Amino acid sequence: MFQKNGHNHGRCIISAMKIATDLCAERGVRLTALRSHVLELIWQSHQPVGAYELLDILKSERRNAQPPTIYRALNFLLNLGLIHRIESLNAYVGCDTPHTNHNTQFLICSGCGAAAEISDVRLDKAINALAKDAKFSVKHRSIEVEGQCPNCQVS
Amino acid sequence: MFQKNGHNHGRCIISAMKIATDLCAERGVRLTALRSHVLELIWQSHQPVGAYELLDILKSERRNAQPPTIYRALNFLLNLGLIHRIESLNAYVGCDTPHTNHNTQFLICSGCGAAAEISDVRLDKAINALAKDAKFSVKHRSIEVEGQCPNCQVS
DNA sequence: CTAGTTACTGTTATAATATATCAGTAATTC
DNA sequence: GAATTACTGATATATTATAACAGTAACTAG
Repeated sequence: MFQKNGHNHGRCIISAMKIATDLCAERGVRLTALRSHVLELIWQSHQPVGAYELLDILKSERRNAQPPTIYRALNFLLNLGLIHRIESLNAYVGCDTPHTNHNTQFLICSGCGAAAEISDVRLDKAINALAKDAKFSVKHRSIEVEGQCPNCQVS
Repeated sequence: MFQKNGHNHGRCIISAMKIATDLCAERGVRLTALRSHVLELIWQSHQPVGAYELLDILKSERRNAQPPTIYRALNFLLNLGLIHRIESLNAYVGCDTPHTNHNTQFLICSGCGAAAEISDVRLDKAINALAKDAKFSVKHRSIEVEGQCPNCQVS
């Protein structure tokens, strides 16, 4: 769901980082300084952010950062489910429920750019039903809905 | 829905081109030789095809074709709904129902690469419902489901 | 603890997708 | 037939992503 305009975003970041640390410990994989840093950068907002945008910020601290630097970190985080890729934007956004096996959907606001991750069971069931009708075996879903979030709607 | 393996694809092409001609006439826009040609190329199969792949084919006939050549034609066709863009593939596929105001979904086979356009009302309703819950006003949907089509499933 | 191995990062180059801009040509309109 | 609008040509460049190889850090077995 979309965050309220003045929400305490610091908490979102702290929580996300703790979830990531725990998940990596649990899985026995290394959340290196670089990966951790990239994840923090992604979590600076609820707006999906592009790889090169991240790279530019990263460069101000690691001036030798190159595209592979960022893409490796992104792929690591994607594989763990700590971030999602928004296909229609070529951008990346944090996920605060990486542990749950989520068939999620995104509502993307064209006003403020924020993306809300939804996990709607009705929708998921509808997809399963239509796939069954088509005798199609589902592997991956990319459900992205663009429009205006409550904060950005002019009434 | 997915086409059967040995279907008469010539008919798909002829039908699509007629639909396009009619639609352009109705809208008073010009289906120029270039645009018509690009549409035909897209309709050579039910597999979404990339812009540069189209460009390469186009070049064998118009050797001065450049990226803008193909992107202009694609944008024209997209605006009319004669083709769709598959975001998760950066590729384009023909639409045989451009006149209907369609909130469609795509089933994309990772085996053969074919994309089936579905217009499932349950799914559409589910999206409307979840958007309403989130007080989100929907403008555009991108629903892309990847998996195996009936023809490609190993049983 | 140290040699061997695996995982991670640095670095350079390049691939793949898409758009901006200005000039010229064809079609439509008045 | 002149003016306007729409379309195409042509060059340049922006944006997103990956390949490949070298070097370094971390882990693992003995």
